[in-house]
Amino acid sequence: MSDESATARRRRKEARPQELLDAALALFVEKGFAATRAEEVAVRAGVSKGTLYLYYPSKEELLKAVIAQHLSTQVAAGAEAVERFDGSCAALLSDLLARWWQHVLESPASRIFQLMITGVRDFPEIATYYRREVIEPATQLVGQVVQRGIDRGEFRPVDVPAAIHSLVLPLVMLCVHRHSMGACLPPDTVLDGPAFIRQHIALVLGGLLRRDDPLPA
Amino acid sequence: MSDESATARRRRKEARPQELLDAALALFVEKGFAATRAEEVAVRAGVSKGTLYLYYPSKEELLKAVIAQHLSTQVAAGAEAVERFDGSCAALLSDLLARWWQHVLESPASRIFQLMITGVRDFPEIATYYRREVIEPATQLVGQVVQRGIDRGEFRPVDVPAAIHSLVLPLVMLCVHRHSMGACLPPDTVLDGPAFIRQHIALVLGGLLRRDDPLPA
Amino acid sequence: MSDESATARRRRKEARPQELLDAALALFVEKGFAATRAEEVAVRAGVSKGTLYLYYPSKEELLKAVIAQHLSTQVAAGAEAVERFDGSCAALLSDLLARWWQHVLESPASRIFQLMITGVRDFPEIATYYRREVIEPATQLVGQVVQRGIDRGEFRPVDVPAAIHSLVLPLVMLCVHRHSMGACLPPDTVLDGPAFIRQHIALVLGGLLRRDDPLPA
Amino acid sequence: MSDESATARRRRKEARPQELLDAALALFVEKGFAATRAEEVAVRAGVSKGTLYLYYPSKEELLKAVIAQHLSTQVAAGAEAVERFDGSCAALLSDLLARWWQHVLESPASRIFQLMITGVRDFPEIATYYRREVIEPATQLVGQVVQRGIDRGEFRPVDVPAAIHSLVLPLVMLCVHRHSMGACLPPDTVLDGPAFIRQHIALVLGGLLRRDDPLPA
DNA sequence: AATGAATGAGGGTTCATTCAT
DNA sequence: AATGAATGAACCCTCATTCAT
Repeated sequence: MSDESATARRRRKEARPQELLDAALALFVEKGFAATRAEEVAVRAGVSKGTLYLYYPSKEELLKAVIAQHLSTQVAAGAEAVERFDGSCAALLSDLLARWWQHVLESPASRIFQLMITGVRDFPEIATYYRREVIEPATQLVGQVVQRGIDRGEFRPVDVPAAIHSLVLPLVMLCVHRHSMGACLPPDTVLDGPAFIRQHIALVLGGLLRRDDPLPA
Repeated sequence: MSDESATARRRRKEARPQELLDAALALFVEKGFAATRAEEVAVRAGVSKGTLYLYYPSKEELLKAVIAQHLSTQVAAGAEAVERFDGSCAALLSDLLARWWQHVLESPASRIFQLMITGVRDFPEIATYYRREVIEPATQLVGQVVQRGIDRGEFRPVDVPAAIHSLVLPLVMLCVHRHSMGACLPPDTVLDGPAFIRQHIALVLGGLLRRDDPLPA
Repeated sequence: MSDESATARRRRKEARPQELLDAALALFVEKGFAATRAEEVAVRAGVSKGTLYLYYPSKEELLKAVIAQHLSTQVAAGAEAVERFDGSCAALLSDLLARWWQHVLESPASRIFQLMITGVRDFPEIATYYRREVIEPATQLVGQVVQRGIDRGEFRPVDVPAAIHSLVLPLVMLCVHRHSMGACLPPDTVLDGPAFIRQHIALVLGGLLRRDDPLPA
Repeated sequence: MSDESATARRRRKEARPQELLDAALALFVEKGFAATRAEEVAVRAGVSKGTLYLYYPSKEELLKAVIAQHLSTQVAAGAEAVERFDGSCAALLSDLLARWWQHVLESPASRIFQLMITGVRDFPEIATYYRREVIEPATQLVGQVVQRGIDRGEFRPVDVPAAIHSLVLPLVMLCVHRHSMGACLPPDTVLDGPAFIRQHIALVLGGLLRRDDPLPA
């Protein structure tokens, strides 16, 4: 009996950090960082205010942990997809970006982007982390496909870094916009995410492909 | 003599709002809205805390005024340029976007974009204002040129709203990025603004133009 | 011409204090002392904030002046009435109190009582003034009539000061109540002033008169 | 041991609201509501500013709680006395009022009346509360005894509501006066409370009793 | 490990009063 | 005498963090 409760307790203890992160994510996403009070996070996680500080030394650290967790997981999947894919680079790029962003847009990660952008200035370590864990791998991934397309003669010999940004930034901005300005607009005026993603990719691919090649379906 | 003084005084009074806006802009740009104390703004403008409240009824209204001033002026110039221009739509679009964003990027307006996006959620009126005064006119302007290009057979019959976003969002994001993540990166790793602007426009124009037309210089 | 305007100006200057007192009275009556801003008084009097301070050195002094003016005038009339009257003491008392309080209740003086009671603690000089100018003369007047009634065998030999208070305090309280609690009640639940005054006087006179005398009409 | 401490702590927590109310009462009584700073109340209660706000959400709510506590308890006792009493209505009324007001006059409740009257305009909810919890029950109680006296032929058929006011308002006013004007007068000139209460009651009872009945002792 | 009562620094805002013009 | 722009002291309240239990 005391064994069982000791185990249960240990399990609970081990689960605590994750429960707190989940609570924090939910509240940060809903109300923003500044407007979320430390106690609210604790209550949502089913513990007391003091306990929160047992696991995270400050509200800032909590934000950093939330961001870290949610952005780290996003990149690996993409890398794998690139590995496996054997069609045209245009199709790969299209697939890669569409899948990824559709997913991000539907998940809390999209608000996390916005929180990042809202908050990094105050927490420069986050920027470093984010750069290393997210921006660089993702940039490299997309750059790799673009470069491969150029090498194969599929794409025109464009400036690769600029192409990456032209491809990716509107999608980032779509996320950010949705959670800042978009949150203040009547719902029907907000950009249709999936449609925009498709059209955007098509348009930029149009600029990327050699002029005499056909556009991919 | 008393006339002279009275005049000087009136001039001072008339200059106050602008002096306060300038001080606020500088501090908001430097430290962000939340981290800037009302009194700091006043001191920077060379007046006392009370005087600030003589001209702006709250810190929030001050932010709104800063935003209003810096964003409102940006749109008119563009409209005029479109009016005057008589070359190809591609050249017009290219010129329009390049000029505008190069200018924005060099001015505090770029940080203002970022403040907007950071802060609108807390001040929904700003969103309304911004939408009416900036987004809608600018969107319409770009849309008009894209549509004209399609009508003239210069551009492919793309989805106009999506094209607008593909053209503009990366430029918005460039601004935002520079003042959030970019502010935390070593200077040499930050995207070269003017170069990116040119390349981005070229790339998207490539997707916009009929495939059998030559790209503009 | 310059003569005329000099005269007009002097007239205006002489009228200023009264104009300011009137404005202050109106606002204090309407909003209370604390809630009335110095500038409001000035504006209502048609002058600037600075001018107010030219005539009264502080907001407190202004209140004192308002109270002084409005309470001083109330007593003289009563004294005269007592002088002239030649009927029964009961009739005199009844007439005196009814007339006076009906008048007070309809005038701003009733709110001034309430302001006094609300505010004296903060301005002890007012208490002294009020006591000397209002309470003592009025008390003496009523006491004189009661004593005369006792001397003439019209009233029972009651304790005079207590009788004075029993007669007068409910009427004071009526005023005070009307402007404190009464201001928060639905209008139809507020005590009917004139009726209460009559009934109250009748009731207390009933206690004052010798038991074998008839009540006055 | 830890049990003991926990208990002590809980006791302390449970005692806090009362300690704060006592501190607030003392200070409000001494300096008035507006002149008392929230922090002073906290310090007087031996806690920090923040702790005050842990128990009462605003200074205004604190005042309301003080008023509520001190006025609510006053009425029940009276009702009981009426229930038990079996002598004449005159004696009951006399006993009821004398006991009650003597008590009130000696307790902080008397200043609370004055605070009410000073402050209700700013806090209309207090008026509602006060009316429901104090005025109406007390009015009804006194009215009931007066009516019973009339029904039994002990009293003359007077207007009951007016009689209630004639009986009660001087006593209310006595309280109010003591803490406003009275606080500014030399102590020896202040009305002798208990004596006035007795004489006032005797006088008004004299007006209430049938003219051919003897006055109660 | 967990609690939750207590803390107190911090900042926005108001407004009576002053004083240069 | 009159103005009204400027001042700055005063005060309420919030909330991240601590620590005794």
